[in-house]
Amino acid sequence: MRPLCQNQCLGSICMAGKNATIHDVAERAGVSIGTVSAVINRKSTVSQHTRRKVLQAVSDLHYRPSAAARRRLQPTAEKSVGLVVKEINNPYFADIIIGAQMAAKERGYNLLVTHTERSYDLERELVELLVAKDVDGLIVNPLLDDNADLSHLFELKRHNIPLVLIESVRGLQANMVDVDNVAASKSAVEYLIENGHTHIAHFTGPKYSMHSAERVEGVRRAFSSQRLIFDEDDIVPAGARIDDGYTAAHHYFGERGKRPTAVTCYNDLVAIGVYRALRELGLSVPDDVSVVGYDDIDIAQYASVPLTTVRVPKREMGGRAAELLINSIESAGDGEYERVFLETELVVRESTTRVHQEA
Amino acid sequence: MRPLCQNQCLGSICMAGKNATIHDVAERAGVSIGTVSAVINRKSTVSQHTRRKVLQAVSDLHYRPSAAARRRLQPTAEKSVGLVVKEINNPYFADIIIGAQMAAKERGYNLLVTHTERSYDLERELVELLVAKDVDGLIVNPLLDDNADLSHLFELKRHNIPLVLIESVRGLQANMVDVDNVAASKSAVEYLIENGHTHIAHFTGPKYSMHSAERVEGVRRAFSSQRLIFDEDDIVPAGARIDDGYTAAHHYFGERGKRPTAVTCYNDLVAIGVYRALRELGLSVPDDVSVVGYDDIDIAQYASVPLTTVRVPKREMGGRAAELLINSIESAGDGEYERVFLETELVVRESTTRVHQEA
DNA sequence: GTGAAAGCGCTAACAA
DNA sequence: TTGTTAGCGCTTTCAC
Repeated sequence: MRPLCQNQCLGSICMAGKNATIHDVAERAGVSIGTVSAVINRKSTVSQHTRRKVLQAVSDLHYRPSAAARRRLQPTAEKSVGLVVKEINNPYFADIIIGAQMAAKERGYNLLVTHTERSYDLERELVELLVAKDVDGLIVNPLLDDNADLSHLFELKRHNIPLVLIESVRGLQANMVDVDNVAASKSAVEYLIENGHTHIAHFTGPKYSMHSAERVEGVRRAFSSQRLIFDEDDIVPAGARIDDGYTAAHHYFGERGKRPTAVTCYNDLVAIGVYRALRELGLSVPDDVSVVGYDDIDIAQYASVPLTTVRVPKREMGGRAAELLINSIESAGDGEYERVFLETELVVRESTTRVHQEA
Repeated sequence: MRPLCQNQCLGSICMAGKNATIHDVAERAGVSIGTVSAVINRKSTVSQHTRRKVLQAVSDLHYRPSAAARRRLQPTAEKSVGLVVKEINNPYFADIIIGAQMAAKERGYNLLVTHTERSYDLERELVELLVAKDVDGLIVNPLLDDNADLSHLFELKRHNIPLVLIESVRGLQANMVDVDNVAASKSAVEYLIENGHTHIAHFTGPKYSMHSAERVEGVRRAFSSQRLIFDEDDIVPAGARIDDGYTAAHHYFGERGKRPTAVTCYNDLVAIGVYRALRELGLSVPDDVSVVGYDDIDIAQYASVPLTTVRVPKREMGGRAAELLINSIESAGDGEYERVFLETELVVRESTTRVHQEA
């Protein structure tokens, strides 16, 4: 009772919404579906003549076997986990990806990576895509949005799909791996204060980043615990990328003429951008301005002035996230949620110095 | 004729190889599979009591609906393409990914990224994984290996899965997007020669990279066309990363005491590594040594000495690859293979200078 | 409200 | 060598 051809093909362009199925091919080739299947799977039981007819039909119809359907019977189904990060062009995430990949591989899983590029809708869409692709679990680095609809994340629970968060989300109970950003940021600033700095600016990250909010909070706490006054103007919106730091620093040091003795940055990329702006303004690091980064990405130690920064164990974060996830997958995750906080470390290089006494 | 429970569950740990199916849940809850399906899909036709029983069984059995099976009927199947790159922690690839992602998105497709991290086996495995995940097409940045078994790539043809290559592979006919590396590398060296340099070294990329081989070839041609002698010792094996450049340069300039007036590098990362080694050896860029990179990644212009480099249109490459692929998907790809070569440009910044006449 | 049954695209026996 | 058929795990009518 099947129509002759489900698709309406016009020349080489297939007009149909539906793709050709094995039935269509069988029909066009005038053979049974079993035979088509045999050809597709390179069984040696098919005659040259029949094979040729089938291949012709396959090609005419642009037939593609549905991977979903064929996989079912092969219990060899590869294990995989999905990873959703915010930015792909950031060495910080590259390391997280590598850490996750290695740990997953170790356990026999492969990693599928997607990036949301700051779009909240995309985050939702990609999570759904990964679920549709039947990954065994998900690691998500969520966008921060106070009005956010978290339903795509809650949906995972309903489907019993294990989830590990990198960076926390308000209002969602889940496994998580992160560092204590407030504490790390606070101690970086305290280090500067101990070295005589009293006027310190902080270049913040993107609005959508929980980490950025936490790091700002750390700066605030460092000041208040040292009883120093703190000017809101010295919280400077920058972003996550090199040129964000560059632009923000030019504006801050140039147009607004501010002259703190030290600057802490959302991340190392921003710090590198700040470097260039300072160089262009004739200010030297660290003699005129001390600069502190965050993350300790590879290039931090390769900068003209090796960068003092907060080292985040990026690979370990990715690795732990993958392990947590896979444990959760394999134990069918009825345990409590785990929240893992990894250690950071202030790596002092040459971009910071004790403040000159002349003040 | 089904056994009572396909799985043997012990406490909370599921010992079975097979996962629970909708049948298992139905059985445990004492209802039909239709009812279970209704609960999973939040139909409002189920009584509180039944729903509760089902949910309990779902939870007991750690049941997860198979996405593959459920997707079949929903023709809303999201469109997606897979991307396989060699290294994820390289800004070059980050830009390619972003370009591909944007172009794909534009056409209604999402991108699934994987990285092979220099492993040939992994490349094969990931291609197979992506096919199993039913992506509509694949963009692959292949590892170079002369003994390589390309069957995983040929397999794609048999399954009518469109493929676009970034970087060519010997012996494989397929769509491709690339730049002319030989020409670009040649003209970079020629630029140096025009500026009086006669002793030039080249720091090569990884062995698995076709691009690296092509760039070396470009250097050779520049020399021979200028009738300059060329010492094989000045082809220095480095790699693709910052520390590869650093290590190689230390070895070359330090231990072996070579002193060319200019260096061209496989990529910008290597160049940045070379910068640091030169700095540590007390050599200045460009006064003692001119340095040329390749790719023009973001940090190139942010380096202490802004880097002269060959600009590769990375985003455009990713974008064109995605477009080619999607055209091929939607036209069911019976056209000829397309090979697209994009333009490069030598961007002269401050890391190169005319050679001092003192020689 | 719930169950039975058909069908999705495919593979793997097993007949013919 | 080829065709037929019984599933795979799920959703969706359509009776009961």
